[in-house]
Amino acid sequence: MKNGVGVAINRTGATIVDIARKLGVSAMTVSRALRGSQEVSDRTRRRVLRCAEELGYKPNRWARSLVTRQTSIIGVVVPDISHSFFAEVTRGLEEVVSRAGYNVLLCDSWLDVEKEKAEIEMLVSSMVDGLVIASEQSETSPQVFRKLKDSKIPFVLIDRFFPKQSFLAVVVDDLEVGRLATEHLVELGHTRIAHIQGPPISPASLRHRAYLDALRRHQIEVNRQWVRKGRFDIQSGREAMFALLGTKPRPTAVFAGNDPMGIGALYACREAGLRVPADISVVAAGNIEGAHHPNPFLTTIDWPREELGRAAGSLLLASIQEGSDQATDRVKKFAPRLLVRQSTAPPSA
Amino acid sequence: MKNGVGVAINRTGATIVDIARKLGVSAMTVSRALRGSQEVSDRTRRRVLRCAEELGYKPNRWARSLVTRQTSIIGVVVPDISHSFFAEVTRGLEEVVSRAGYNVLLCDSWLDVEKEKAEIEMLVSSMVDGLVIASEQSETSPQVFRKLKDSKIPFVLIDRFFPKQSFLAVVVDDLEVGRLATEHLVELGHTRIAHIQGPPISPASLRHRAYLDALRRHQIEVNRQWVRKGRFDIQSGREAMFALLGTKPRPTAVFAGNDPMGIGALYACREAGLRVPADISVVAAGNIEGAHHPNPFLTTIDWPREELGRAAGSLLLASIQEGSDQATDRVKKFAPRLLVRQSTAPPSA
DNA sequence: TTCTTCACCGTTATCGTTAACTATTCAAGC
DNA sequence: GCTTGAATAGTTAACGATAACGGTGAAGAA
Repeated sequence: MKNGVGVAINRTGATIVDIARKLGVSAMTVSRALRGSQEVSDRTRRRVLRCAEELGYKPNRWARSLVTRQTSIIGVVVPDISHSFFAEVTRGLEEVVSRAGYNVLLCDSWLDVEKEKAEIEMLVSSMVDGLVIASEQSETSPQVFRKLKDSKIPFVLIDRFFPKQSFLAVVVDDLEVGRLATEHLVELGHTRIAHIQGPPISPASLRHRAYLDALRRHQIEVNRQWVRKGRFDIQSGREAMFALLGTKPRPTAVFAGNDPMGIGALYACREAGLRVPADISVVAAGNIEGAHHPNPFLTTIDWPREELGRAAGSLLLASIQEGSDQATDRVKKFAPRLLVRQSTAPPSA
Repeated sequence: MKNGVGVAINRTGATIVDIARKLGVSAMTVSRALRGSQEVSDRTRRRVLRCAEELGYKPNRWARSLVTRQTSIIGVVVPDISHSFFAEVTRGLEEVVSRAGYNVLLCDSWLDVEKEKAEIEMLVSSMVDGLVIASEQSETSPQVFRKLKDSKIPFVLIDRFFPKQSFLAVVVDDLEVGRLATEHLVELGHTRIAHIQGPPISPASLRHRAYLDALRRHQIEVNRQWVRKGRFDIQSGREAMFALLGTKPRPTAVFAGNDPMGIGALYACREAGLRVPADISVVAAGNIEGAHHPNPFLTTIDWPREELGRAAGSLLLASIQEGSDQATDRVKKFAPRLLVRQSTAPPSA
């Protein structure tokens, strides 16, 4: 009879029926009282609340989900949670949605497009109330997201922009990223400026476009030899840099599409016996942990990451409340800023 | 009538009853067929499977949970998912459990003990099938976990060790961390060896203990002035280092309890005009991203992080299958290794 | 023939909760 | 006294699935 009193952690706890029986009322009344409905008297509500407390009652969220068709769960799909960008975005997101009573079901797609697709379908069939997707899908497929839109589950994309599609999204202003980086080099006096481009996803493409735009705007020669492709990792940045060092004339400055490639570029320079920034300047983008103290400190472009996650959360919550079809066109764009450190300087001579 | 055919993504899809009606069988038969029970004829099973396919049927996992009392969800609680250690552990964990058909419900406690407790309770009352907890709880409370154990939900602790408690856990061998770091300095010839200790959680305590043990084993003076407390962040490492530099005689080498504090120590040395490693050696622990290229590259202790997560997943899955009470005493310990880089050298003169 | 057994499938109840409707009470208004 | 209508509470039927048990028919054993 002293069962359950004071037990906060309890798997198969009391149900509303238990409370109802003990109080001699119906389960419906208990349900109403617990949800704070106006249709129960204050006296009854107090009795129910007190009894629930005594029995250590915790509502069964799945039973509730079954009938309300809401789960209070937000599905999150990222290509790699161990990447600081996604980890920080996820953190900001979790902060916002958990405050609103939602939980995060996390899926790591391991950069695998098939796994990503399976995870999205799983989340949909799990009836999550909303989705946040940092997709690894490159140019292939707005169609996946169009299909998702048909399911009427609100979703927000992270850092992917599909022209002509009206998806909710939170993105970095990547044109501005490219502009800031390139113009920083231009302002230092460089005219032979190379670019290490990332894989075919929107951030990389936009940064590349802004690089070209900036050069043209300043009437600086665009040399196709000075654009090399990388895969957003250190190794490919190193390789691309070696390729650039083999061109002649060789560039005096490089804009690397992200920090790992920038670090790879620094490695290549060191191996080639070049001093940074005396012989060559390097600017990258991302401000990853560790870019504070490479040798030399990498000049880079920064943007708020947890803030992106928080914005994604807010956007999603708003979309959930408004009932799916409203606000269906909003893209929240975040401004990057330049962090001048030690890997850039005016050209020598 | 052509409703649903070929629609892969669909929130309110067909139910087993729909399939049953269409085929003129009972819902039970459909349920059995879909689960691959032996109690249906091959012919019926094929018809059901085919029809399910056509209707784009996806089982409602919450309805199933309600009756099976299993959710296929693993709850994960970390103090800070944006910290690379927890992010990588989570990744390894997700890999293992998702392969077994489980999903990860992620909670970030934001280093807040109260939030952490609330999250654990929420997860328990959500009837997750298992829990993985990287607790921020310091010396306060094995009791939280004892209570959790009463709930019969299997759980695994990450990198926290409670002496005399039999919890499942996956830990770094922190005594070995402390030993490797300290003996590395001893072997270089140092005798004036300081330690920047972390907050009162088991990794920090164990590293500290191993530091003391190693000194005694080598008959090296233990100077209480040379042990300072930090908070596992850069700033506190910097402050602790300044304090150490103020002692006399002053130490020729420092073992920082983790990498951020080690980086803080490097900053302090630079500000004090000391050269590392010429004037003073620094070894840390953690091998965080960015410790590859501080200036100078930080000598540190490394351990496998995703591997820890995978081990936690395996341990948890095993515990779930065995039915809670088995294997209730296992702690899986991972060996660290020394990464000698550029911040340590023999003492000068 | 009759009984047993097995393969297959259906019925009913249940998991814990809420939606939608139905009752009851009591006070106000005619 | 009768109607009206809040306020409060109860009843019934879902939500979508599975557990437990019951039934049926055919093959084989007695």
